[in-house]
Amino acid sequence: MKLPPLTALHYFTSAATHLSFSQAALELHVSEGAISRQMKLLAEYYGKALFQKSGRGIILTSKGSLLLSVALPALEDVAVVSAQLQAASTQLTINVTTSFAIRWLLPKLASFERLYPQIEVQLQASSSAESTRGKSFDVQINYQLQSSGAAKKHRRKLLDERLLAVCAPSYLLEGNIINLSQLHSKKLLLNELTGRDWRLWSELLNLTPLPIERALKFEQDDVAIQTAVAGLGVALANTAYIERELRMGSLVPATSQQAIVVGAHYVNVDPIAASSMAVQAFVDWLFSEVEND
Amino acid sequence: MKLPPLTALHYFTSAATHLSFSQAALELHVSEGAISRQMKLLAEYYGKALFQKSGRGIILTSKGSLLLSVALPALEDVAVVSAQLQAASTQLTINVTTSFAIRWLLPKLASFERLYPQIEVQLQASSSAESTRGKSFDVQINYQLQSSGAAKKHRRKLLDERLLAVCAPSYLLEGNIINLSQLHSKKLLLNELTGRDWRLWSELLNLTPLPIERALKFEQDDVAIQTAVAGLGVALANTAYIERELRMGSLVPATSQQAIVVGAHYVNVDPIAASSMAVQAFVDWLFSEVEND
DNA sequence: GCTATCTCTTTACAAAAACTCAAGTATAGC
DNA sequence: GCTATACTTGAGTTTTTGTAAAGAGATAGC
Repeated sequence: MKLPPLTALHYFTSAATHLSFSQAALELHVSEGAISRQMKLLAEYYGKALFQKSGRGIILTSKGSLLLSVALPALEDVAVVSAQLQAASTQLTINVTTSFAIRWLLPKLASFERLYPQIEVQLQASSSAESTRGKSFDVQINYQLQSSGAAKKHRRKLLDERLLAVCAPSYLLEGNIINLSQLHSKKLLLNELTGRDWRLWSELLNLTPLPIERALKFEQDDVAIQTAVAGLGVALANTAYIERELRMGSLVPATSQQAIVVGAHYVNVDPIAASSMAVQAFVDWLFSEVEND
Repeated sequence: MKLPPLTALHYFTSAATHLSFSQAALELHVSEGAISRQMKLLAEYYGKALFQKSGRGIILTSKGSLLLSVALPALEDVAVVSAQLQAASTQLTINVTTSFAIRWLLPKLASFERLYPQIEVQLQASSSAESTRGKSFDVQINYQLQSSGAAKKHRRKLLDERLLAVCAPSYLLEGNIINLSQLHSKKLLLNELTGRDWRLWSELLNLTPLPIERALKFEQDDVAIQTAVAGLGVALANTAYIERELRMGSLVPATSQQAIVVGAHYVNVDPIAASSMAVQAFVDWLFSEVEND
């Protein structure tokens, strides 16, 4: 299938329907010269004049009308489905870590669905990278330690991971916060089997190694947090995950140490999906939720 | 009318019908990478994947098939008229000087029409530039003094203007050719009212001015040549115009001076018409005729 | 299970196409 | 003749597109 220069053909349909290069230039947001050049290109491609000067303006030659009669409906058809394809962005696939889903996204997601009832959200919460292998998501939110580099087009920092040692008020002896050196004697609640967060946190504070092996270990932040609320020990939690508990007093800072930034959650948008309305709406909503916090 | 990137759409129809980027690359004579990039571009334009990997190959997504179902027929329609427009090159408009037409082109034109009976030649012979003002011709052959520059794409030298002083054999006294210094006493035949050629010629030879005012003046080369054949004087003719007469002996060199190049005939092809089959055939024929001389 | 192979993707760079501004040409109407 | 309108063209710049080569994912055959 041999096709003429298609951009030239597009310009041609505009110039031919207006019978004016300058009008076409206006419509297509390019200079008059651009139209003139493309029309010349097309005429040379065919070896025939498509337009003819008529006084001040132009008229179509017979070849020109023949071409227009086919090219215009053809391109209009394309424009119609194109518009459909661009508009039909009602599905949205999202991948996040389980903890982020439970403690942050799910509680807020109802507000998004209220705003955009027509968008069908498919959420996959996964703790490991394995379960997402081979699959592709419009939006993915993941956690990374180092805040590497500036925000890129398809990767933006959503919120910092600010770790704070917390416990139930009842866990504090006579309401006194725990001295950092006393932490060794407390029951630590691990939100990861490896105790990575506690280890990282204590290293950043230059504490002597904490008794990780004696801690209670959970697979998810949520369970560790619930256990802390129950007054069974000290958890190290992302402040963004325990906003409500802090506000309501069911959790309080266990020590005088303020929250430490150890990493961040990043939003990754699939470049293919980036121009979709649904994706843009969701990402905008995400960041507005962060701002409202 | 908002259209997607049309080249990408073209590549898409090929990739989608073959369900293979590499096949499409072969068909379109570009690299695989080019296809891949254009397909990515198109997917990002729509915000949706058009293809999906399926094992070793690819399959269309639902969006992809929708797009293909419209884009393919649309582009095929365009391809069909395009082919029609390119093929329909049966008309050919030519503009030449009257003398060139009478003495060179017309006698040979029959051979062209025998070769390409389907091509409809419209010849306009004009002596002045005024009659061609505002009109456009596929091919124009004109005369110019200085051979300025090399052959350009749309302007090629057809043949040199080689001026030779000739007369009928009977005009020579006792068969002796005329000495250049004796030309003053001969009857000169001017092929232009101004006598420009004789003047130019005598200047190039450093002759004392010739008695232009006593000469017989004609408007066209042809008449001057016919008059020379009739034995009424000495004409200065383009050798290409009097080939037959020289061969048959009805005209002979009047002096010992060989033909002098004073200019040339150039073929100008309208850039718009240059790609037309008819124009290409005609120009090729023109140059082959020159070579045969 | 390992390797060879097929196919799409990506990166860095090169080539080509398209665009713009501004000056140029042509026509129409006062 | 002068001015306003429109298309054209030249020169330079920007943008797009293409290429080559290395890479990554997946299958098929040994």
